[in-house]
This record gives sequence, structure tokens and C-alpha cells, in this order.
Amino acid sequence: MSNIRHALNVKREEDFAKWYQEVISAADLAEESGVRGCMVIKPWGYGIWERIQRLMDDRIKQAGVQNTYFPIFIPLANFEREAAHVEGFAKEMAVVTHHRLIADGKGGLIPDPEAKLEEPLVVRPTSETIIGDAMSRWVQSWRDLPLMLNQWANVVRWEMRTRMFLRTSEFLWQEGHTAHATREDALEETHRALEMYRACVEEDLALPVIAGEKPENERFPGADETWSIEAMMQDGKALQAGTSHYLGTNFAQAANIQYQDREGTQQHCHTTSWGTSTRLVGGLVMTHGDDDGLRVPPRVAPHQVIILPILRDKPEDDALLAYCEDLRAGLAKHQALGEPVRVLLDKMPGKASAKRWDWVRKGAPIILEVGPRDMENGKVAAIRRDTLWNTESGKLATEFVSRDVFVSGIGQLLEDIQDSLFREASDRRDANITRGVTEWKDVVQFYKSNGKYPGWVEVQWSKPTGSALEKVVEQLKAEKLTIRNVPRGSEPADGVCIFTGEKAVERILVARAY
RNA sequence: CGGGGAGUGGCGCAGCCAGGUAGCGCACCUGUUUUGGGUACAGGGGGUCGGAGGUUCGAAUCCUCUCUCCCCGACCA
Repeated sequence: MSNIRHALNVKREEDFAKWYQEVISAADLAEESGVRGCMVIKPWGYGIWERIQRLMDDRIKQAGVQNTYFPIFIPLANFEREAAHVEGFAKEMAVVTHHRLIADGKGGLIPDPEAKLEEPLVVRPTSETIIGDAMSRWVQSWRDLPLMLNQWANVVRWEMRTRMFLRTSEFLWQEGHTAHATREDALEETHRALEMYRACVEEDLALPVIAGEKPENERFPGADETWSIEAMMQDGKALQAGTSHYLGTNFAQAANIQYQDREGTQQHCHTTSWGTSTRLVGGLVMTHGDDDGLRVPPRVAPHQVIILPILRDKPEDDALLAYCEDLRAGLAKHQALGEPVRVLLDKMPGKASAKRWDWVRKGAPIILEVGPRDMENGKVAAIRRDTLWNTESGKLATEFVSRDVFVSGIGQLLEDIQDSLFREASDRRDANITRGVTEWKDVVQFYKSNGKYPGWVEVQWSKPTGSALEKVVEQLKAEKLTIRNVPRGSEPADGVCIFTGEKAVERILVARAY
């Protein structure tokens, strides 16, 4: 318990924001770059992102969506077309105005005034406009629909305040863009993407989420409907982990995406867009991290098993390494969670004990220590990252098991870890959603008295619009609260609106958010 | 972008108020010791003190400007 000596210097309960940063650096995920709001993603962090990409990409392709790549630069005129979109993004755009540098005469360089672009290019904050432009050329007939595209790319949004992975000026993501003949088809796609995100994030990243529709004030600029999956972090705040938008015909009208229907008349397409980003890595940290660093769920772990030979700089090391290599090959032949087990034999020089703590902080699901005596006895010393400590003794809960038993059970073990991480997170999430609050003062009181771990509150409302909604948003803002979403498939409303006192029409989740 | 805080070897910090030419812990390297393990001891390497300009005989320390990061707010994935 208290005698446990943790691998990090900051504990979650002491200072969650500081702890988060320490995990990012201690787990070797990323570091500051010196460029405002931009980060360098290091091998372990990028490896996790690559796993997410891989699993998400498989799901995207299974749905019949094709990958493409569009330019990072968007002509200003192109970007200007959709009014709400412009209004939403204009204030956070990076703009390219010159194409050449010249010496400033003081040993430095400045943009060449002679090389000013006739029309500035904006760095994409998202690609609806430029992809819409292509769609207008690619779609002619109802036979061309649906057109379903995706791209993996970087985007730039000039953020006021940034946080590693959660909100950076440049981030990596996937953006799906589809065009359909009818509203029904586009809505179906919007929900299909949302469900795909729910499944990927819950099953692969082990982050329990609540899928639902965003209220009007939280909609994507230019969307008719915005849906999200919301995950609860360990400090009780909500993290939007993925969004899916039904764009109506707004972008189709702006970009002139039309098709000729079976009757020969021109119709505007109904489009959708949906995205998930490197923010998911931040969600992984704030959901599965503990006071010893990160815990990576096996499905997204670049390496699921780390073999650490206890090398002693002696001739016997060769035999031990051969034994470990044999162990590695044996494990790699097994399947876990539908894929070959990913094993790393860490032969890097250095003390095994120091390397063990490095892997603990990084969150490799299983660490195997193999010394000469293990080799002799045919055993391995196995450490499960998700249940690291023996809380009674305050020591690591290392298990000495027979090598053969361990190898044949690896698939089941990794599955157990994946499941238990998800269960731990979803139990915590469920325990911290409070339902049945009917008075606004109780909501205020709730957040006053649960400052450390606010959690979420479900309330009923009358779904006001326009200025009435603005008033509600102001009221929430005063308590640092936001409406997360209207959970999909929740019970119908049966009370009165907590804000207006009118008859309630639906249930919403209220929370503090990242 | 407003308010507050901070940038000193890889990490965490002291020194700055009362200018004199850089220090501690961890990590790292070498050696010895130890060997079911976050070992111990000894020796050693590494920093133009975020950057630029200024004051001064002399600046990590004082002044000006600037960049970056953190916290709070406004904005947002």
C-alpha cells in the first residue's frame, strides 16, 4: 500500500495535469518540439498510434471506404465557400502567403516580398472543402454514389492553449468523407461511422464510451448533425474521442456536388464526415495510466511481451540469450486477440532492473524476466502490467511460472489483460455517472462537493434552441460544464427540463470536458 | 489572446534579492564489489545558465525585447 515505491514521482490524486505530463515523458510517448503547440511523437508513442491506425483502417476498409490523399494546402477561395464552416475555423488557420525566402541583410531570412502568392493557401484544418471540390468532379450520376473516401493526414488548427496529444496545433488523424444520394443514406453512414468508432475505441483501445448526438451548440461548423463518442478520464472529465457528422447538403451546395438521378434531374448530394485523431493516445493515458506510468491495452501495444534476459556480462550470457530467443520465437508462433503475439527480446545492454522499470513506465502488457536459474528450471518470471503490485507486501507481483505453461497460455493471458483494463475503466465510468438529478441547484452542489472527481450527470431537458439554448450554455459555463451528448438509445424523457421547467424531451449528459 | 508561474548538463532542482566567471540528486561512463535483481563504493565525462540586445572592468544573477512551456480564463477535436 503506502510502502509501494511507484515508478513515477507524481501521483494522479496529487496533481492530475502534472501526472499526465509525466506519463507522456516517462512512457517515452512524445516531447515538446520547440515549435508552439507542436510535439515530436517518439517511437513508443508513434507505435501505439500505428496500432490504432492499423485497427481503425481495417474497420474503415471493411465498410467499403477507400483511402486517398488530398493536399495539405487549400486555396483560400475554395475554403471560403461554406459560410458556417468559415466562421468556425477562420480564427485558427495557418496561412501560406509566400513561396520564397531572401536574405534580410542581417544574416537572417525573410519572406521575399516579390514572391507573394497571388492567392493565399490555407493549411488544412480539415478537408471538407478540398475533398468536396473533388467530389463535385467525381460525382455525375446516381451510379457514382455512394462515394466513400478516407484519408490519414495531419491537420493544423492554431490553438490558443495546447496540451500534448489532447490539443496540439498540428495533429494526426483520419478523416472520412462520403457523398450519398439521399438523406437516409447519409444518415445511415453517419451512424455506421459512429458505431465503427465505438467498436474500435472500446474493443481495441479498451476505452468505454458513450455514443450520442451533440447538441446544436456543439455541432461541427457546417454540419446539420454531429454525433460523438465520449470517454471518461480518471479525473472525471469527458474526452470527445471521435465525431461523425451529417452535413446535409450544405457542403454539396457550396462545392456543387450534384448527381443526376434516375429521372434525369440534378440533385445535391448529402455528405458526411467523421474523424478520430492522435487525441486517442491522450485518452489512453488518462484512462489506463496509473502511478507507475502507462498501461497499454494488448491490442494497441506495439510489443505485448517484453523478454528481459538477466545478463551478467559473462560467457554464460550466450546460452541465456539463445534460450530467450527460443522463448521469443515460441511465443511469436501463438495467436492472441486474432493476431500473432508481438514479442520483443530486449537485448539492449544495461541492468535488467533498470530496463524493467522503463517498460513498466511505457506500459508493455507483460514483462518476462529470464535469468540463468529460470533457464535451468524451465521457468519465467512474469510481470503483468495491469496488476503490477502485490498490495499486501508492497512488492511487485512477479509470478514464477513454467515456461511451457506460460507460452501455451499467452493468448488467454493477453485477452484477460485487454478485458480487465476495459472492465476497470467501464466500472469506474458507470460508478461516476449520476442520474435522476432534477434540480439545477443540485447539479451545482454536486460539482461543488465533488471537486476532485466530478464525474458526469445525466439530466433531462426541453432541447431549447437559439437564444434559449445560449442561456443554457451560459448557465453551464458558469459551472465550467458542457453538454457532452444525448446518449444514443437512452430512456425517453419523462420529466421536466432542468433549465427551463418545460416538458423535457430528452436526456443529456453534462460534464466538465477536455 | 488576458492574468499568474517557469526556462540552469538527459531528468528533477539550488544559485539570482545583496553581479566576480556554475553546483546538488538521479541518470550516464570506468573500475571494484554484488548477483533472483529498482546493489554498494570509488573515480570520471557532460552545461557559452532558452535566444537577442544593453548596463558593467566583469552578467546565470541587473535592464529591454523575444521564443517556448505550465496553471487559470476566453476559444476549440
